[in-house]
Amino acid sequence: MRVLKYAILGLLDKGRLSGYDITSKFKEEIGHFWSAKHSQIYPELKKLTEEGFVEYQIVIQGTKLEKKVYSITELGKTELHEWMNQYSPIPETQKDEFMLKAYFVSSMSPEEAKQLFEDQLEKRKQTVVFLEERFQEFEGKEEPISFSSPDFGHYLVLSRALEREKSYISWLERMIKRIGG
Amino acid sequence: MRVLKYAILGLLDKGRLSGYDITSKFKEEIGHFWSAKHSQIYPELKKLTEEGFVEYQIVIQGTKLEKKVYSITELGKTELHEWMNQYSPIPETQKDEFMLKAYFVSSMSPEEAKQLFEDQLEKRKQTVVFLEERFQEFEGKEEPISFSSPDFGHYLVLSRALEREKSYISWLERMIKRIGG
DNA sequence: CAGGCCATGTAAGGCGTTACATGATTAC
DNA sequence: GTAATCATGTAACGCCTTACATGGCCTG
Repeated sequence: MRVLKYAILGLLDKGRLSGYDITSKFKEEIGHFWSAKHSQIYPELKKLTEEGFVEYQIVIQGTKLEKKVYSITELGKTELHEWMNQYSPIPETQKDEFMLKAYFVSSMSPEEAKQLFEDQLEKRKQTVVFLEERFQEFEGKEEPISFSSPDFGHYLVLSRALEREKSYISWLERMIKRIGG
Repeated sequence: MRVLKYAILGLLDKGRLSGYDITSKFKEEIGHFWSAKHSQIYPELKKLTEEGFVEYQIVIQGTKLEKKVYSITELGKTELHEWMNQYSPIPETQKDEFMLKAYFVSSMSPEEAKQLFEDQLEKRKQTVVFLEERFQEFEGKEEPISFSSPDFGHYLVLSRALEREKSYISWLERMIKRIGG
């Protein structure tokens, strides 16, 4: 599948980036849905260069520090576009360790179960606070953001991340009531 | 982390199972949130046996076929319980290839984007149809299912899977309107 | 001048999938 | 008898994380 390959191509299609920059991007909004460590990114960039999907220029930062600034090639753009237009099946499994514990809830007392669920609720609520702050950026506008905006992708991931958490919270709250405990 | 270890211990805590049975379980309801292939399960069972968390008896199926039926040991129960009561942080990244594409939507025409989103919507709707069928089992009852029911874990995963899909669908529908196309 | 950040790489090991390999049982 | 399912294992390979390793830059 090599999804990281396409993640990098997609990021470079938005603009020129170093390996370090790509690492940083995965700590920002897209990190809610895909990420990788620098130890995986640098070898992948090397491979993509060999394959001709990206190329780089060395830029000197300060007086000595060498930085490789990557850009996507025409070949890379074609490759990215092909992947973007290829509809893949929804994976049957979306791993969630908390839900695995939930499935085994009968091995716990109601008190323990309640605490487990309350902890998860608390953490999800904190995430929502953080996400809602970021989301402000898009809410204040007179004109709602449109497809043609360069920030539309950013809007999509933030709004989805928010909705995902809110749905989780609403479910947790209903289930906590059922547990009693 | 060794989550598969705990997944297997949790399943065996509900009852005696062969490696094949465990593989089957991961194709059923818990498979929405955790799964593994038999090629990963058999070595893990071997390791868990060596560690003393599980033990097995050989059962003859038919006249020749040897089956290893595993059960959890007291040591295994302690280990499981420890994991169940250990609250872990929510992983920052919950990988979703479709959302990665969504983030790169500006590399597409509105028509292409709309088709990508419509395809995703269609697939998620099909999942909901399937999940709702399974969920019938719990809806018809006079008494709503309670924590003490042995099926409560089953109920939790099904209701969460359903809600997760419904939330995704509602978001997709709103975003499709925004795309226009 | 020190601490945090920028910047790039490699190595070891665990996790996970696909493929290879084999054979028995059951239901039609 | 034959196809689907039951049943268990190993091998190869790719993905991913943690740790090892190094050094420059910038701000206070």
